[in-house]
Amino acid sequence: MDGKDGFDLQEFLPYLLNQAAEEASLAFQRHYKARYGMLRTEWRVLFHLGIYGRMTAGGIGARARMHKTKISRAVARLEARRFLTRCADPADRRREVLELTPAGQAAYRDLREVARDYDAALAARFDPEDAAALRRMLRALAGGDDPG
Amino acid sequence: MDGKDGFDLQEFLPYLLNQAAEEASLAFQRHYKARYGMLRTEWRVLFHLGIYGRMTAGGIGARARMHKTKISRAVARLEARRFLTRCADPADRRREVLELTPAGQAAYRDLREVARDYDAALAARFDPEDAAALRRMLRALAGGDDPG
DNA sequence: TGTTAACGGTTGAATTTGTAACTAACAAGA
DNA sequence: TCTTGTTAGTTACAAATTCAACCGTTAACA
Repeated sequence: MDGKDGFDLQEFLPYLLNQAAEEASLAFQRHYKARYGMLRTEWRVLFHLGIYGRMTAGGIGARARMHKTKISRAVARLEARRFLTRCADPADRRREVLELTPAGQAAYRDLREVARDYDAALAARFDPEDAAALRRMLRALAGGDDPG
Repeated sequence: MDGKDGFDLQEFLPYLLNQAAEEASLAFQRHYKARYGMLRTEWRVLFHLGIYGRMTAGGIGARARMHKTKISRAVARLEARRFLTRCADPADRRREVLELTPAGQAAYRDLREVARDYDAALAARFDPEDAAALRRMLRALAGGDDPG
């Protein structure tokens, strides 16, 4: 399906990655949007806190590579919905330690199961070793080593 | 690096796909943004017309899975920069056939070479058969068969 | 024909994101 | 102490995207 000039957009990795990412995100989005009215930035923050426990906004940003304004707004919305609490760090009062409330933890656990099922469904489209190779290559493309 | 509860966000395919797509897009964006001040929607339209020749906005939308308002605005901007012309289809005056101007074709050919180089650089990170498998899996994940 | 529905595309308002400037708190050196 | 610089986070404003309503044209069909 390449064009008359021999360049095939459907094979161009950045394009292909975007199409695949959008498709995969959309299906998952239906869940967190329908159940909790969340945005993409919000479930990311929720998952970071659910997985790693107490973290600061900066810590989430470093791990998720999200700009701090996105996180600031996502945190504000999650706080308004009583999904998390903020607590100034007494050792450095610039920092705010974030933590999920019980309601936030419940939402996280719920969505985590959805995520597990969905991820399994996606991976099941391929041979196990292919799926593993896919994850490995995506990690390589995502670049920047884990800042943990 | 998974959390205390055993869910590893860094392995979750929708998340991983987004991280990889964002990273790959960003590097390519630097080129079309710096050289032509284009947005993502604009280079996509440009490439579709460069590759497939004359197309309508609807045709591009079907192929690229972009919403028609995005295309409408991208086309308007590309037209303002004299990169394409519109021409009402006499057989159906609702439709507008789009076509690159010589300037648009030059921009396309320029960016096409950048894209080729960049794609090759990305693929070179993996064994050839792995890169091919990656593309195949991404196509599968992108779903929706080519509406050509 | 006349009426109604569907299609291709545009526009305006609301939402979301990006960019830059900003506040407040800490840190280092004179 | 008094700068000066840096970091954590917020806010204001501009740019981009989404959503819904819209216009003109074509199709379906009584």
